[in-house]
Amino acid sequence: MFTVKDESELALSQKIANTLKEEILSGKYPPGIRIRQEIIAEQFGASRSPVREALRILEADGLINLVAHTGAWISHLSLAECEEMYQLRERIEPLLLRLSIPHLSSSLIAELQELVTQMESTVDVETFLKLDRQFHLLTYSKAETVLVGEMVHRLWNTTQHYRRAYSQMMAETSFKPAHYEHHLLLAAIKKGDADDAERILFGHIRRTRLELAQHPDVFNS
Amino acid sequence: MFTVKDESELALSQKIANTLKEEILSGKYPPGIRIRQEIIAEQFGASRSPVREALRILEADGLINLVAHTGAWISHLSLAECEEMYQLRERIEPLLLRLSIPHLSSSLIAELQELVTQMESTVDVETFLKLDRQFHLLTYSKAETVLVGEMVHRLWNTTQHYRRAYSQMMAETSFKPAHYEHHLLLAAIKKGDADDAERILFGHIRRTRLELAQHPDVFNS
DNA sequence: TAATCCTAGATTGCATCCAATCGCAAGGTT
DNA sequence: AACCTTGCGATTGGATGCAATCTAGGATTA
Repeated sequence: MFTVKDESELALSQKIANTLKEEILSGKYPPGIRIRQEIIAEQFGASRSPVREALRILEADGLINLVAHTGAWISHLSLAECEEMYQLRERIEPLLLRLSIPHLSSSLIAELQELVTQMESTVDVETFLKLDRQFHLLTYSKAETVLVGEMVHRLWNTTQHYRRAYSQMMAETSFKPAHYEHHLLLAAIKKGDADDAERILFGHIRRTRLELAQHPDVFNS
Repeated sequence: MFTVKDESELALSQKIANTLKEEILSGKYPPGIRIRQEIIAEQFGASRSPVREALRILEADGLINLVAHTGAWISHLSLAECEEMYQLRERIEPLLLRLSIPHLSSSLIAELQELVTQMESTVDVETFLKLDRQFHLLTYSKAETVLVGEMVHRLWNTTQHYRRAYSQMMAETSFKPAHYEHHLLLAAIKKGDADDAERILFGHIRRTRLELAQHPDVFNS
């Protein structure tokens, strides 16, 4: 998984979809905003045909909503939907981790250790977000799956905005619990203890869900 | 969930996608076969534009695979991929069931009872398949979710072919374990015992996965 | 004044045409 | 004989034009 074809040999619609995806995840297009086909086409110097297919792809990724004859909007989750996605993550990500753990090399584990250290030493929210994403997805990277991996990626994508809002909020208090859990997770991974790793990861995601549920104001913007 | 717009007001691409989906699930197009845009367009009396968008939708549903400049094929799963999907189902469907149980009315539970009875009294594989699908999806039907429900539907869709092959195979031996599990599941649902229902459902799906894994010949056609 | 209807502009959906790419078979080379 | 190359037919991808539909604003009426 995570293997991508050389960009140059991809269809234009796929390239547009990839670029748009990054832009959406980076926060360039905030949730709820409308997307017009012609404007996107103009930006890429293309016609609307590949843009329309790109929008279909993004819809499948859960990043936008399409309504016939009306348009496309950046998805925005309600608190209830966000909790739903976190509950999904609680169930699926431990499975993906279990499937990955047996194939993690010692050099990769060293990378994980490095990421944990870097996360503890940063105060910048964007940096933390990026490192956190790298850390978790790296723990999953050796799972020999297609579907589960894709599904987890999708879940991370669609909750990205809210993870950002949550992190900015928590930055004022503390990331300590997250750091502790990362240490525990890494220890379980080092031991190759999949059961323990599953439990810790479940708790990690669940804690985030419960904290997010206590700050519904994040979803009013 | 399960609410669909009036067909007549849907975009043509969506209508084509819906029809094709049913045809694929019914077995009209077997796994691995190729789909040519022009032929589909001809069948619907439309141009290739909406067909191409329909194919994107089906790809998102996991029913077909698209390769740039090459074509579209009906998805076919390897044994490993099928096991992966079943492992996903083991984790997700119990969650969906949990979210649905509190909202199940007594009349709906009576329907479930009726389906269990009908399943026991049929010997026809296609009928059993249909009833089994109805039964399980009905137990999920009151979950107030969007994403989890969609995901489960997708999993059922993509494994449909193999559930059929499995059922035809098992028909010669016995469906008894499945029937026992259905009874247990129904009892737990009647009691409103979500924990127990989750456990039984997990075991139900897991047993199927393990039995399927013992018949890899299903995947060589 | 507020609600409703209606028209104009904008935007999406679909059809058609042309270009790009792929697969396969025939021919040539080693 | 096996392998590589090349060219043609088939198929998909993209651009453009037009039709269908939606949204917004103003005029009309109760």
